[in-house]
Parts: sequence; structure tokens; C-alpha cells
Amino acid sequence: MTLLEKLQAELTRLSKSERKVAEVVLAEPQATLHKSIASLAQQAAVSEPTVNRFCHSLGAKGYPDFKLQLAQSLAQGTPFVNRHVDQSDTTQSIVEKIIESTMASLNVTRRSLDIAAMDRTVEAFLQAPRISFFGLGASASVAHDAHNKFLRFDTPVQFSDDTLMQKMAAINAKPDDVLVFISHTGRTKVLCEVAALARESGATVVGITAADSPLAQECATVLATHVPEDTDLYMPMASRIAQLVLIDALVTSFTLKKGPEIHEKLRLIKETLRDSRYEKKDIRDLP
Amino acid sequence: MTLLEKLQAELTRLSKSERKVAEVVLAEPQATLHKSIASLAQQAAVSEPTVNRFCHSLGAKGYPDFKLQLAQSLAQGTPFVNRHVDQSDTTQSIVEKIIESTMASLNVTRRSLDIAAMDRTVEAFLQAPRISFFGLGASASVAHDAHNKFLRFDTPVQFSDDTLMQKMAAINAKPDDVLVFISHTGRTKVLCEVAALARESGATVVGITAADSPLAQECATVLATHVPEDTDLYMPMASRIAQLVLIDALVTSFTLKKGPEIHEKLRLIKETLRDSRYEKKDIRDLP
DNA sequence: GAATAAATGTAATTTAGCAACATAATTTGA
DNA sequence: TCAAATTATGTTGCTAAATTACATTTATTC
Repeated sequence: MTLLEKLQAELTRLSKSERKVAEVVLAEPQATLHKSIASLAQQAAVSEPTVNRFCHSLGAKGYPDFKLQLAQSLAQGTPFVNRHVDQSDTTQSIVEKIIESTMASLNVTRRSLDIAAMDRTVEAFLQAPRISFFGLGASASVAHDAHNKFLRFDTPVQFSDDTLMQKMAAINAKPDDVLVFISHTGRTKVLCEVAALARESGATVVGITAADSPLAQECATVLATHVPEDTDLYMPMASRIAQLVLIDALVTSFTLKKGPEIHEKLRLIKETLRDSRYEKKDIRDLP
Repeated sequence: MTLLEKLQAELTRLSKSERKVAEVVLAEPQATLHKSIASLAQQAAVSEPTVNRFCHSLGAKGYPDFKLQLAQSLAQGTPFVNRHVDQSDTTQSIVEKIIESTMASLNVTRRSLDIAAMDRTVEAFLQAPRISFFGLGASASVAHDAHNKFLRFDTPVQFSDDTLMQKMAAINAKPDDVLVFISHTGRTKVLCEVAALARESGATVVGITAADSPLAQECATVLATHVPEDTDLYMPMASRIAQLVLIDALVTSFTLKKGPEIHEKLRLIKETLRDSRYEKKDIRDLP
């Protein structure tokens, strides 16, 4: 149990004066870290030894030790739990919560990723005469991102968030072509239809989607992403980050497997792009 | 950056004696918490003021403050550090490294975000007759994502990854319109030009980009994202996640500030989208 | 309502941290 | 290579912070 939790729990056990101290600490724990025992005593309107006794009551060896434990307690935060945002949240707490949810999602991804499926996918990419990424809505931007990344290589790559185009592409897919379907829920009807068409064309169908979803059933390989309960009004944002990270990993693995000769090409691309950028040293010279 | 990360990073900057202190601290950080300045000095075989100076070198206000920061740093848990991928990596280790880098990036973002700037941006959004998101290359998909999110509200929103379109949009921007420019480096020339045009139109220009970059200079409000050294061949992937999270936070804050009446609309949208999806119970019935 | 126990405050003591100064080591320029 | 300047480190003594011991107040019990 961290100090702050202990403080909450044993608030009633404390004597009157000690509780006054506790309240000051709980009101702004972060600020307490930079207070001396004297100023804390003053703010709580108690004497210094009372503060000291308060520290001992909480199991600390003294005031400095108390501050140390408080610091650790604060840094601990709530470790990566999905906490829902509500009306009372400040911008600060919104950021905290979103980042923590994202981290929670990443942790789940790390633990649950099917490495074998990823390897199969990369192998398929290496063989493929053409790679396509399809997604709709929020997943469209993930597909878009994947497309951007693969543009750096010499394998032709396409992306679409237009269902008609997707259907045409799916019908025209050749064996060995890899078509990657991205969907958070895996339940979007049209996308499932497109995936079915692709499968019928004999191409390799890969899904970045929820396991056991209708879309997953159309796929030869499923890179499952964890779908947290969507109890919120706010969009499922964290899981999309997991999709992106998954794609990052695919690209990175792909790059490595392509071998060193690809590096020269990447360097060249970088070189070329440099012309469209301001150099770092230019900063001072700008208007 | 937490104190331990900083300590790792600036180890070379430190003077000989200070490094001795650093080594003792790094050897057993946890134990250091319960040492006085005197005993730490003794163990490092240096004088007390040297330890004090060491603390100041790391940005602490003194020895007690140093211990406080160290305590927080330790409580943070595994310090997610950017580890570069190399040829010898397995798919598993690639995933690990990418996730850790992403988490590191998120941690940095959490600590360094300018909340006031975010609040200003949300206020501007609330006033705006129109919101636009512009990005190029990898940042285009981030802009794309932002666009998707804002489509849920009644404020007109546009997105473009086409520089000509962007320019036209910038020129036609009206005062109170908000134009958000997304760029990892903030050094892409065309995007800076577009931002300049937008500024001349009198619209509110917001940048999600590196602080102190040319693009940042064109912006009324900058939501700075941390740019790690791009020593790698592989793309700057982690920082893009930070941009996305930032946008998530903006959208969420925007939603909350819009008040409860927006919730009905969001519910309606959700309801409508449901028709395009397979119901959960349908899974077993599928072919 | 006195006696006792508990809580709180006062004053003195101790200790830790730090600034100012002194000295040593290193770098720089001729 | 050596002197000057700069930087790094150590010594001393002061200040402030934390703690202990003791006194006083406040609550509790019979």
C-alpha cells in the first residue's frame, strides 16, 4: 500500500491535530513535497512535533522519510488502468487518463500479440507483388498510415477508404497479393464483404482486427487486437494505437528481413526528402 | 524526463568526481534514498559539497530535492527507454522495443504537455465556424485521424494532404477559423508556407509540431511534441503516437466542453452506424 | 470533579545541508 | 613548455531544519 492510500485509509484513526495535517497534505500532495516541516505545521495550524508524530503514525521514520514515501506514492499514479473520462475532468486529468488507457492497451498488446502470425504476415509481404491496406472510418487513417510506411519500399502498395474502390481492388487481386483489412470491431459489413471477395480471388487476406469477429473469419491470418469494452461515448482511441504499433512492428520486421540492400534505398529517400525541409541550422535565420 | 533517465543521459557531461557520485547512485538507487549527503559523499569518496553540486547539475534544487526526484523516478517503474532495433532482433524483441519506445514517448508527452495551450486550442475550436487539419507524409494520416474524430460534431471540418488544396483553404480561411498543422519535424517547407498563408488570412493557426521549429513560428498556439533524435533508419514512429494521443485529448476536452447536449447527437451517430455492423450475437450464424 | 491518560505545544538539542572561501587540477594560449 | 586563466574539488563554519525531552493543555473515566 502506498503512503497516499494509507493516508486515506487511516484518516479516521488519526487525532484531531494530525488530521489537520493530513488534510493539508491530501489537498495538495505535490506541493507538500517542497515544504519544510515548519511551513507544513504552520499551514495545518499545529506545532512541528505534531507533524513529526503524524509522520510516525503513518509508519515513516521521520519527516524526510515521509516526504520520500509521498513522492513515490505520487509518482506511482494509477498504473495504467482504463479510467473513464467524465464531466468533472480537467484538461490535465483528461490527458493523464488517455495516456494511461493507451499504455494499458499497449501492455495488453505486448502480452497477447501472436508473433507467429506476424512472422507469417511479413513472409507474405516479402513474397507479395502488391500489398493493399483497407479500412473504414477511424481505421481508415490507420490503413493510410500503413500505406505511407510501405511506400518507402519497392513493392507496389495501395490504400483505400472507399468501399467501391476496395471491392474492385479485391476482385482484381492476384494470388500472392496481400490485402490487409483493418477494423477495430471487425463487424463492419462492407469491409467483411470486401474481405470475402479478396479471399475468393485467392489472395492472402490479413486482418488487423478483433479475434473471433466476422472479419477475422474471412482472414487467412489474423493479427488480433484486444477490444476493450466500449462503455464510453468517447471513441475507442486506445486500441487504434495498438493497431499502429502493430503496423510499426510489421514494417520494422519487413525492413530487417529485406536485408541491408534496402538501407541504401531508405537513405536515398531520406536524402531526397531533405530538400523539402528547412535545415536545423536555419532556425535563427527565419523571419 | 525523470531523474534516472536524465542521469543516464548526462553521465558524460558530469565531471570526474560527480560521476563517482552518479555511479554510486546508479548502483543502488533505492538505497540512496535513505542516505544522508554525508554518507553518500563518503561512499563516493568525494566531499559533501561535491554531492550537492552533483544534485544541482541534474537540475535539482539541492540534496533533499534530488532525493525526492529520485524517489519519484524509481516509483515510475521500468523507465521506458528508446532502444534501437537492429539486425539481430527477433519479431518478439522488435515488438517489445517498439512498444517500450512508444511508452517512453507517451511518458515524455504526459510530462511535457502544455495544458494551457491545449485549453486555448479547445476554446478556439468551440468558437470556430470551421476547423481544418493539414499534414503531409506520415503526419497526413494523423491529420486524417483528427478529421475523422471531428466529423462527429456539427462544426464543419476539413482535412487535406494535398498542398495545393491546403493553400487554397489557407487563403480562404476566415478569422476565427482554426487551422491545425501537423508536422513531426516542423521543417517541411510547403507546410510552413501554407501556415504562413493561413496566418495572413487572420485565422487561428495551431501547430502540433516540434517547439522552436520554423512551423512553430507561424503558429499562434503550439502544441509541442517531443522530437527524439532521429538516429535511426526506421521512421520516427513513436512521436506520431504522441500526436494522436494529443488529438484524442483535444477531442475529449472539446466534447466535454460542448456540454451534455452533444451527447444525444453522439448517441444518434452511434445508433446510425450500428446498422452497418454485424451484431455481436451474429457471430455463430456466419457462414 | 478530581485523577489519569492522551494529545498537543514549547524549548533545547542535534543534525543535515549549504554557502563562502581556499586550494588543487586542468585547460588554454603564447 | 610554462604561466595565466579557468574549472573542479575540498575545508570550514554557518544556518535552518528535524527531532528529542519536557511542560502544558485537553479529554476521559470513575
